[in-house]
Parts: sequence; structure tokens; C-alpha cells
Amino acid sequence: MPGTLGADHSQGNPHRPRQGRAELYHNPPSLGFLASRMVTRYTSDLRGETPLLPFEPLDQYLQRQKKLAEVEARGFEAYPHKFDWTATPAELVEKYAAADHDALEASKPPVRVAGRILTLRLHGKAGFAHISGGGQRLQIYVKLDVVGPKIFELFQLMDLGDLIGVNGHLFRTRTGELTVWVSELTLLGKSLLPLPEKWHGLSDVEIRYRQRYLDLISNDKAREVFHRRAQIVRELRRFFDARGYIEVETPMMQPIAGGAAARPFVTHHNALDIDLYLRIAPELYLKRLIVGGLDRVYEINRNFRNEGISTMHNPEFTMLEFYQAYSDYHDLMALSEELFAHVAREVTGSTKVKYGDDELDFGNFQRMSMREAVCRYWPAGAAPAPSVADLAAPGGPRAAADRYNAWAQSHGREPIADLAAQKDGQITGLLFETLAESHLIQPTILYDFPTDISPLSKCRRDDSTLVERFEIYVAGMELGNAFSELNDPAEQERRFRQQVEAGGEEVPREVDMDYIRALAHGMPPTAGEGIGIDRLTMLLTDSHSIREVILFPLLRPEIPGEAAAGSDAADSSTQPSDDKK
RNA sequence: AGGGGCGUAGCUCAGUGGUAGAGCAGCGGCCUUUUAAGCCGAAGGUCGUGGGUUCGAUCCCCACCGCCCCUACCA
Repeated sequence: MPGTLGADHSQGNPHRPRQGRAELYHNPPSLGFLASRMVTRYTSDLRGETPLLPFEPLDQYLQRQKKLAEVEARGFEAYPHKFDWTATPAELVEKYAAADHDALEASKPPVRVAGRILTLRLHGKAGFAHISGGGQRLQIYVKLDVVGPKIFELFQLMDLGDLIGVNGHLFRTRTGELTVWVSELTLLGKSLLPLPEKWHGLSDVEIRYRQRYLDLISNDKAREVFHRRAQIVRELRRFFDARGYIEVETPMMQPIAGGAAARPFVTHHNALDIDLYLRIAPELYLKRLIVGGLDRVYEINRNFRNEGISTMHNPEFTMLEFYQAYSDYHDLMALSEELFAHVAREVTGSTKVKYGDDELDFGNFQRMSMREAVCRYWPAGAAPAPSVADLAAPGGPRAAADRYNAWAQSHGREPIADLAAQKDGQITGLLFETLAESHLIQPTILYDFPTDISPLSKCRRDDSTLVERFEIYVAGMELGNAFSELNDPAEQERRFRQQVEAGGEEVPREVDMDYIRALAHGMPPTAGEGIGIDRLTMLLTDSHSIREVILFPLLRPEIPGEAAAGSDAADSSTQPSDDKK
């Protein structure tokens, strides 16, 4: 019985102090999460009584419940099972875009259409509303002497956010807007909580991420981003399917987390009593499939890396990885250029894509070696820049890095740390990341990676300090990573052992002998590539944070009462104790 | 992890060392082609949490919580 909410609860609820509850009503950390927790508490506390649902804003929530009761009292169902519609609002808006007033008057196209009420303008004995569906808004017009008093009362009881279906025909108003002339209106789902503001929408980023559904309802841009994301994934599948690849799914839970350098998440399987890692890459399993004769495979799925969160990193992210047998990285350079141009064109209509202040041209990749990039973007103040030959010479990268660090320190820049422990190839990689990466705005294929930082790649035919590997950089972000796969089991085992011996949190603690055994059965020369789908989506939707392209990005869980931790004991009995801070 | 910013009504935002305001939403009333509908009326806030300075704190100081941005790690 919602009406008693503000009243004294001491009878039904003697052990629950008033103060704590009032505080939660009026200072919710956020509306949805808090409320959902409290529902379970109150339903159990009240045993048999109508559960109290103390959602914020309470006054509006209670008001809407009251209307819900009035709707039901008039014999209408608040939550019916289905509604047979003939078109979505979006389809109607599109289909009748060109139909003028007279044409509609002549044909009076009949429609049955459903959607969520986003605006409501009551004018006494008539009223307008917009319902949304399929990402478009369609106006409806409800008139007392058309629908009759019973339905008109129902209409007057509607709130913003309610889901309704209408039956009628299309016409255009005086101002020319396509509108449904409603003859029948059905409530399809009551909304008990208000929508975000109708004009500004929802801009609080935290609520946008935590309650993404509100973002999707009220911000067109958000909905478009995720539609486009789906389109991107669809185009990628089309691209590979058309080229004879098969899509596969390999383990997410792996006994040894390999295929990349990253700290894994750990989980545990009870029946087997073993720890497992959430995969950091599907790579080693996909290559087992190449051994197995699936000569062209791809997988689009999640990877998990236990690292920090930033505008470019989410702990779980989606990667496309694909492998093709009897190929090398040159083949993949060509394929990648084709792939990005294809996806950009199909999804945005052009290979030229606006990204912030830049226009990225996915139809025109530049190619550059890692050493060239370091030389080209060497800071003028630290002149002279090293030459490519300098960086190729033994000790050359270290000399260059020492020179850079000396300059950086005297100019307030962050020096490259830990140089002493690094090999030449590692230093070259660090120099690239420090000096060059952020400058690679236009789509770039960066090739000639040092062997020292590429344990899974084949060496160059003419230079064992380099591997046949390239990465794709766009807008200063690493977007893809590809190489001629190392298929010599002895060489692979040697490199794995080196890694394990060198240690570190981002390296497996043991050599994946099962993978080596697979290679020992013989893997064809193979080229493989990984592409970050979230980042690609960022680029193709002009989004500048990865959280804008992930529906539910990882956020710190919100625990009611935590904000007042230590001072408000009212809820401590029901809160999980949070001992890791 | 370090630096910066933000947190005021359900939403979008103003604002001040003397305990707060607008628009939208909500409530009551009028209104049968409106569209950020309009008009009239009433309501809504322990200004993120806790502590300190002060006669007095939403404002100043400290700590904490959450979010955003930058840097670091990573893709």
C-alpha cells in the first residue's frame, strides 16, 4: 500500500529505524540501483503485505501508482500480453514522408502502432502525444468525440514514459506533421518512474552508463551509436563470410591465459577444482584450429584484461581475430586496407570519416616502419634525430633513448623508465610509443616490429631482429595487430620459455605445451590479425571514449550507504561488507 | 596509482558566509489541429557524505564516496 510509505512504519517494521529509511529515500546514491536493492529488502521484511517500492522520486512514483490503480479500476489492463501492430513509428514516418495532407485524406491509411509516450500535450477535450519506436517519433491525436469518454479518460491518465498502442489512420495536422488520428488506445505497459527531461535529455554521464536504457530512450545519439556498432559487426561478418572464413567460438575460460601480454582475471571451476583465467586473447586456440585444417577462421568476441580503465580501455572489450593459412603479413596488409575501406564505406557512406577535428581517410593508408616513425617524430629539441640505421645498430636504440631521456628530464617530460632492463627491441618499442604513437592520426600500417616484443611472430626473412608484424594506428590509437604466425614449434617453445623466465605479471607462469604440441603436428604458414571492435566503433561514430560504444561499461558498483560509510549504521545489516577499497 | 574538474529539486542548470532559485517533469484548474503548446494556482531540496573554522557553512578548510578528463599500465 504505497500511500502509507511516508507514514510511521514502526508497527510492521519494528526493527527498521526510521531515520535510515528516510535518508535513503531522500539521498539515494542513484535511483535505479538503490531501488532494486531495497525492493528485495522490503518484500522480505513485510511478509505478505503489498511490497513497498520506494523508488525515487517517491512523490511521482506514488502518483503514477495511483494512476495505475485508476486505470485498472476502469477495467483496463496495465500490463497486457501483446499488441498486434502493423508498422513501427519509424516505418510510418519513413513510408509516409512524402504523402501530403490531401493524399492522406484521400486514402486515410489505417495503422496499428505501438510505442513509448515521450511528449504529451492535453488540450481539454483533445490532446497530442508523441510515441517513439524504432528510433523515431510519431505524433498521435486523441479526440474525445472520436474515441469516446472511456478511452479519453484512459488517455488523460497517461504519463510520459507509458507504453501504448493506438489504432487509427494517418493524417497531417495544420502544421503539416504526420499524425495518427486515434480511434482506439490501449495501455501496453505502465511506467512508474519519470523520464529524463524532454528537451535536454539525459546528460549526466554516470546515469547514462549505469542506466543505459534511459540514455537510449532520451538520446538519439546513443541509440545511433549502438545501431552503428551492430552494423559494423555485421559488415565484418559479411566481409569474412564472403571470403570463405568460418566463424568460430573458442574458450573464454582458459587454464593458461596466452596470446597477449596482459594480466588476466582469475576464476575457479568448482567441480574440477581448478583455477581458470578469463582469456586475454583467443589467438592460441584459433591457431590450433588452423592446425586442424580450418584454413580461414575468425572470431568476434570478448577479451578480458585486468588493467586500468581509460577512454581507450575497458576491462572487457571486443576483438575480431582472424587467421588465414598459406599467407603472410603482406597479404593481411592488403586485406586490412580493403576491410577498413569496406566497413567505413558501408557504415558511414564514405571512406572519409569525421573524427573530432580530423577527417580520417580509410581509403588511404600510409605505411611506415616502426624505426621510421621514431625518427620522423623525434622531438626537435632533442636533435639530432637518430637515423633508421642508428636504430638498427646494436645498442642504437639505447643510445637514442638515453639522449631522449636526458632531454626529457631537462624539459619536464616523462622519461622512459627502466631502460637498463630492456633489450634493444623493447627500447625501440618504447620509443615508438612515447614519441610517435599519438601522432599517427591518419590510418597507418606500422610494420617491422622488433622480435624482442613479438613472441608469436615469425622473423623477417632477412633480419632476425625484426618480425613480420604490423599494427594499425588511427587517431593515435592502436586498432589492429597482425603478423606472420610463428609455426616452428621449437622456436615457439624457446620464446615462451624466455618469456616465462623473464617473468612479470603480464606473462603466463608456464609454457602452454598443449599449444606447442599442436604446432608440432604442423601448422601451415599462417597470417593472423586482431582488430579492436570497440575502438573501430569509436572511430566510425565520432566517439571519444570507449564507454560511449560499450552498452554497459564497467563502473565501480554502487552500494547504497557507502557514501556515508562509517557514519550511517541504518543499513549496515543489509549491505555486503566492502572490504576491498 | 598521480594530477585536474565536477557533485544544488526527478531531469537540465543558475546562485550566495546569514540554511536556496529558474525551465522542464509532477500536482489542481482552463483549453477539441498542438508541437520545447499556452494561461492561472499550489507543491517539491538536511545543496554527495562526514568532520573542522565561524555567532552562523550549500559556499571557506580537511577527509571520504562517486563520476568525468589528463598522465601511467595496457589494446
